[in-house]
Amino acid sequence: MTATYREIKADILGRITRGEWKPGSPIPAERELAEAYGSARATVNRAMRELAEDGIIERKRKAGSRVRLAPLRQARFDIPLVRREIEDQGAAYRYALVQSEVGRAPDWVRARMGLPAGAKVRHVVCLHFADAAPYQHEDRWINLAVLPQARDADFSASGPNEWLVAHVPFTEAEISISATAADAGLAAHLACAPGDPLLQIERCTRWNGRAVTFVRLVHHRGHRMTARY
Amino acid sequence: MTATYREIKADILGRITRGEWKPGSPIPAERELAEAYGSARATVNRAMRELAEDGIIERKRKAGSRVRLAPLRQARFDIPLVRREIEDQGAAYRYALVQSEVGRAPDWVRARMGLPAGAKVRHVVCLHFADAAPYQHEDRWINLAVLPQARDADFSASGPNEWLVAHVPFTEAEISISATAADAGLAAHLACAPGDPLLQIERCTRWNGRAVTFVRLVHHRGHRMTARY
DNA sequence: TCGGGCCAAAAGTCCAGACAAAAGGCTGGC
DNA sequence: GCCAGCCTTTTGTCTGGACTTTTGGCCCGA
Repeated sequence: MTATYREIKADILGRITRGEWKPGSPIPAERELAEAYGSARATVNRAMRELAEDGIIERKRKAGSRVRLAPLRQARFDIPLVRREIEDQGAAYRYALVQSEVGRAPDWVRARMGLPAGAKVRHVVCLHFADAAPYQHEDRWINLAVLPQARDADFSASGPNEWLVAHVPFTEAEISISATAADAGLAAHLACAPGDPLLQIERCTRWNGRAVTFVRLVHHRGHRMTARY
Repeated sequence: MTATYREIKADILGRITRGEWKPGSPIPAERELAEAYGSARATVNRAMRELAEDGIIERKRKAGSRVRLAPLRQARFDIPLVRREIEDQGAAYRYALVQSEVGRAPDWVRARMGLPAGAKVRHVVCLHFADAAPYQHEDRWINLAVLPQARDADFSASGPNEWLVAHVPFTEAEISISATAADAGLAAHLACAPGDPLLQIERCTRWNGRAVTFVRLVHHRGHRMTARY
C-alpha cells in the first residue's frame, strides 16, 4: 500500500465530504487506519492532526476522533503589506504622506493601546494608491516609549509599515474588522461621498506585552476581503 | 536536554522576537538544531514546520530556513454558527423568520452562485437576535437542484444554517467581507438608521463544484470581528 | 562570460517502536 | 444510587534511522 499522509488525508476527507462518515459519527482509531492504509501510525496521525487543525474533525484521547458536528470553520485572511497587496493586483503602488506629528496620545488612542497618561506618540496619516485611485487611508500611532527611533524616521517617501517591518522584530497583534462611515476628511482622501460605508481594519501590535503601534486602515469604497476554505 | 517540539518552537520564536535572529537571516539547519537541543531531527522538524505554517519563517530545500522578511501574516477568524456566537457572548439567542419563498433565482444571485438560467432556488430571509437586540440579518439562497429537500424544510422555528449543517456534508466555501449601507428594509430589521454602515459577510458554499447555498449576513451596527495572531 | 549538467545539502516524508498523558468507563465501597 | 479511584483505550509525542525530493552552487565546456 504505502500511502502518503497526503493521500490518507485526502481519502478521509473524501469519505467525509461524500457523506460516508457523517457529522458526529466516529472515525476508526489510528491503529486501525494505519493497518488499513498499510502505513505507520505516525503517518495516519499526521493526516488526522491536519484534519483536526483544519476544523474538519475533533479528536479526544480515549474517546477517539469524530467528524465535527458544528463545522467550526475558520477563514484565513492574509494580511500582506499594502504595497504587496496592490502590486499583486497588477496596479502601480503610490504613497502619499498626509500628516505627521509628535505629541501626547489622545485618550481614545491611549485606551486602545493601554498607554499611561501623557504618553508620547508619533502620529502619521498617509494614503496608499492603486494606480491613480486611492486604495487605503492609514491612521497610525507609534508608541515612542518603545520605539524612540520612530521620532525621527522619515515617512515622506515610504509608509510607516515598511519602516516598522524593518525595525521591529516579530510581534503579537490584535486585529479587528468593522464598518465605518466616511467623515468629511476620509471622503476627501478616498474620493467618496461623506457617509459612505467603508471597511475598516484596526490593528494593535504588541511586543513583550507593550503596545508598539496602533493603526486604523480604512479602505476605498467597495473594497472586500476574500478568503476560501 | 530532551526538549519537546513546543519548547523548541517557543525557543526559536523567542530568539526571533528578541531580534537574535533577524528578518532575512538564516536559521541553523535541522541537524544542527537537533544536536543543540539534544532531540531527534523529526522533533526539530515539527517545530520548524509549524513556524513556517504560522508565517514566521520560510523554508526551502537545500537553501535552508530563514526568518521571513515581509511577515506575510495571516489572521484566522472563526466562523461559528450564529447561535453559538451569540450564546458564547452570554446573550439569549432568538430567531425569527421574515420571509420564505421558492422561485427562480434573480440574475445577480445566479451570477454569484454560477447557476444556469431559470434555476430554482429557495429564498429565505431571517433575523438572529442577541437578547432583545437584532444581531444579524440573513438573506439566504439555496440551490434546489442540489438540495431538493430544502424546498419543504421548515425554517419557522430555527434558521436554515442549522438545517444545512445537519443535511449537507462538508463543503468548500468562499467568504468575503465588506461594508454596506443600510437600506430601508435593513434599517428596520436591524434597528438602525438608513445609510448606516454595516459589516456584511457573503459566503458561497460549494459541493463537488456545484453551488449549494449563497448567504449574505449583515450585522448590527457597530459589530466587529476580532482575531489575534 | 555564459549555459548546461552534476552533486551534495537541506528539507520533506516515512517507519517501527516506545512512552506519556488524557479521559471514558468500570468496579467496589458507602 | 452515588462517588472515588483505578484501568485501559486512544491520541500525543519522541526517537533514531532511512529514503526521497528539491534546488543552490559548483564545474566544465563552449
